[in-house]
Amino acid sequence: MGRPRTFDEGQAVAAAAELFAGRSFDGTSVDDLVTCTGVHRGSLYKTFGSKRGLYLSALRHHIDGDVTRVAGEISAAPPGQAVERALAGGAGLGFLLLAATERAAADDEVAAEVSRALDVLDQAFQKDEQATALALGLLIRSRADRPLTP
Amino acid sequence: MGRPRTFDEGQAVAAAAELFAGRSFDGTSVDDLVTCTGVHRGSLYKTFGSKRGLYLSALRHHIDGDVTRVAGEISAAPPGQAVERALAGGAGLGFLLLAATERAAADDEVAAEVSRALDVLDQAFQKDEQATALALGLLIRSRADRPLTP
DNA sequence: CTGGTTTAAGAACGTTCGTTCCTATACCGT
DNA sequence: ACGGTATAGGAACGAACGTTCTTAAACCAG
Repeated sequence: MGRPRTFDEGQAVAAAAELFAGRSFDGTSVDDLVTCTGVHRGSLYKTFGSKRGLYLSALRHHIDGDVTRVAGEISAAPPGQAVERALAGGAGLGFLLLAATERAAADDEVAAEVSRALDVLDQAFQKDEQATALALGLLIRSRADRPLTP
Repeated sequence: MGRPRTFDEGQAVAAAAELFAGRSFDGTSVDDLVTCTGVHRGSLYKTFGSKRGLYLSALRHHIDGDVTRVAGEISAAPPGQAVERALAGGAGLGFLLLAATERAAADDEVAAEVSRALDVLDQAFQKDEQATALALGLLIRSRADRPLTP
């Protein structure tokens, strides 16, 4: 059935998600993605169709993985400490943050995924949507290198 | 004294800030900036040095204008309603949000300005840094078209 | 009016972008 | 062993990018 792949699609998507967590969509080039995933350009386009296709795959992977995992930690936290738990694991939520602030407005499909991710977090916070917002805001602060002074 | 300018530098900076509030740095082209500011390419480079120079000028303008204004509204709000006030005027804080999430990590000077803006907001919230975080988080939600369901 | 200086206007620069194409290679079922 | 098929490996594409250069125009001081 043809020459076998030398890359794992899941690993490639995960590597792309890691890259997209640190830079904007337009700030991340296909060359960057080729280098960090190790997937050849042709194979990348064959598999994901476009840079945007890979971005969407990576975002979905991020939500189904990192975001869902953090949501689990939040749900398991004793009441009143959920936000702290979110922050502790929240270092892995950078991609969602970037997708929400930078890409959602320009891409409806991204906006839909962001909305889904926020649903997941809201559920974990028992529908306390302010808690989700607070967690995201604190995440921004930590990213901007201005963490809380406790 | 040479040929007179046909553009107002302050107006150009404000127009650039409006553009940068909606798209990432790399997602905003110099052509876009030339079109929206009405300033010729050559004059733009003569005045601001580079695209990044204009970005920094616009960010400082945003902080000294919009962010400071919102901070004033927060300070003037009755206790307990400060966050609501921040949200009401917060529609104009998109540039700060984008700078913090998308650009600060890649540009130290941007990070310094973001830090300054957070200081301004923290002061307005009487050093309640969680309130600043909550306001930013709620702003993300409203941007992602998922405002609170009150 | 003239010379000097600054901007307007736009062409042009080399580079990088996202994407496509071509060919060699490695596996499959028969 | 062989034909079919899917990938690896790069070269190549036109378009767009940020930036610079050149020339014409508009002002001021003398």
